[in-house]
Formats: sequence, structure tokens, C-alpha cells
Amino acid sequence: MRLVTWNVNSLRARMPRVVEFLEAHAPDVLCLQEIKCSEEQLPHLDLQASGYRVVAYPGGPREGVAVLVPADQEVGNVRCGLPDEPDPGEARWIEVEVGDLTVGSVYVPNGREVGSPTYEAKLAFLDALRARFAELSSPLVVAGDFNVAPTDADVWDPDVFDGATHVTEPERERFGALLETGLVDAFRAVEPDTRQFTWWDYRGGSFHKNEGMRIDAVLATPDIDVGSCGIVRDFRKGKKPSDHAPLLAELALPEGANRG
DNA sequence: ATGGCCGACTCGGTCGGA
Repeated sequence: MRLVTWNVNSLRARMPRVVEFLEAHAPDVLCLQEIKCSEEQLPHLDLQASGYRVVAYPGGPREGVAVLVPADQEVGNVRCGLPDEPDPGEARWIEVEVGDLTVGSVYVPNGREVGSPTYEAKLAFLDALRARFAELSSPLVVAGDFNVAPTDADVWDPDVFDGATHVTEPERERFGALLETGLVDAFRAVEPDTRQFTWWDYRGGSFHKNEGMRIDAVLATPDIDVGSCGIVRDFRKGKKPSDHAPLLAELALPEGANRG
């Protein structure tokens, strides 16, 4: 199956690119973050016209997560929000069952400034995320914007980010703790040595200079075979792109899972 | 020269993003 995660930085602003993506890549599951819209603003009809249904946890003007599946795909056991997350009003986690696969779409807080209350909340959110992983059964995929560059190989210049959020040891320890629950960072599993990014700042021609970070990820339980996992850079180009590129994984579920 | 871009909210200028 083809599973994609994409921080779209406003679903309303990004709909033309989302529709283009659905037509070009026909994902079986598309996890979205930063949809930035209310329940009433969800573009159900436009997505339906592209053959997809959206299951969303809409939030305030800055968050919101969703999962898109083909319109004929059943979706079960939708759950929004993490037990014990620090700011339950922020829409940063949705989990659904697609066949026998459990899928989570996550938008980890940015953290803003090291040592700030929002930074502490980011760490607490990552702790709550790990706790939820331990409760979910495999096969499981959690995909989204983790707002952590796991190692120095995931930033274009470690010196630029020295002491900044996304690269601090407490953040990296917590990302590592997510993997210690048994999940595999799909991109790193198939691309152990490359330096590639999923996010580039809009400013200063960062994308053109390839000054980015790898902060989006697909994490999968080890019973799932990762055939490939790659960054769809074309969708960071062109008209009104998000500042994140989609991350696309081809996954083979274990025997008996998600038949049909 | 220490910002450059973008979107939401709202209709001018902040705030947040990473």
C-alpha cells in the first residue's frame, strides 16, 4: 500500500496541490497536518470529487490533522487527541483503523524557543505520544510532522541550528524513545546515508539552496515491510507550495492484514 | 542590512511557523 504524510500548511490554501497530488500518486492513505480549518471548512465535496474521503480532527487557526482514504475505503475506530497531552485543545493527533492497519497522523508542537513553556509542552507531547504508541497494536504506522531533526544528518548545516529547537538533546532523546517502542523510521531504513529534507523555509530561497531539515517521518512497526520511502520534492516546487514536501512510503502489510 | 516567506485573522499589521 502507498502511504503518504504531508504537512500542507492550510488545507484550504493547498487544495489545488492536494488534488494534484491525489491524481498523480493515488495514495491509499494520506496523512495531513496543519490543515488549519474548522469542521465546517473541511472541503468534503472537493475531495469527494477526487475520489477521497477525509477523516479529520479540525482545530484552531494553526493546527489540525487529518487522514484521507479512497472514498470506498472503510475507516474505523477514529480517535482524536492523545491521553495526557499537555494542551488537549490543540488538534495534533488523530488515529484511525484502515482495514487491519492502525494509522496515526501527528503534528508535534514547534516548541518556538528552547526553555519556553511551549518547548516544555513539546517535550510533554512527545512523552504522551510515546505512551500512546505502547498502547497501540501492530501493524501500526504513525506519520507526520515530528518537528525534530533526529540527527545532524537531518539538517543542512548543524552549526546554523546549534542550540535551536528541533535539534536539542531532549527533543532527540524523545524522538529516539519513539523508536525504542519498536517503530522503524521508514526513510532512514531505506536511505541510511543520504542527507535529504522534508521542510525548507519559505524565506531566502532556502529550497533552491537546499537549506532544509528532515522533520517529517513515517514510523512503522517492524512487521510492515518498507519497500521504499521518498520525498516528493516536486510538490515543494511550483505554484503555492507548502513549506513541507510530501513523504511517500510503499509498505507491505503482514500476511492477513488489510485484505482487499 | 540580522530579514528575506507565507497563512490566519482581518482588511493593516501582528503572530506563528521551524
